[in-house]
Amino acid sequence: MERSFFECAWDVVRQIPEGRVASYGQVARLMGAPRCARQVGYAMHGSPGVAGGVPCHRVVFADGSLTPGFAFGGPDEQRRMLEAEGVRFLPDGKVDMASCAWEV
DNA sequence: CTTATGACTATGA
DNA sequence: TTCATAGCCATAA
Repeated sequence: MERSFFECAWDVVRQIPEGRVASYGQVARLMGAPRCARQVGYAMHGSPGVAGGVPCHRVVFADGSLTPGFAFGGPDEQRRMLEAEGVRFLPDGKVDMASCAWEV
């Protein structure tokens, strides 16, 4: 099994527990590439999806914002998915990373 | 080999 | 506060 950058990113995202969210930079850092947040996002774009074991909906921006435009059916759908897992949201429409940020 | 692109982040106005 | 720009680096062509 070759571990391409993408597959490595998926592996890290796969370790995100339910009810938690991680930023792209966080995932990138865990895979040993703290400067490759963009590549992580690009990896999510090519990810097999939740059915493939990659809960890309748990990956958000460093400030807690959701993916604008490129979500499964809109940021609204992604927000709903996270809420279903127990993730809290702020009035700003961002994830409450203060309590739901993934702790390593 | 080089160029272009991008689901990011940090900084500045 | 929000908006715009620069820097970053892997992948594809």
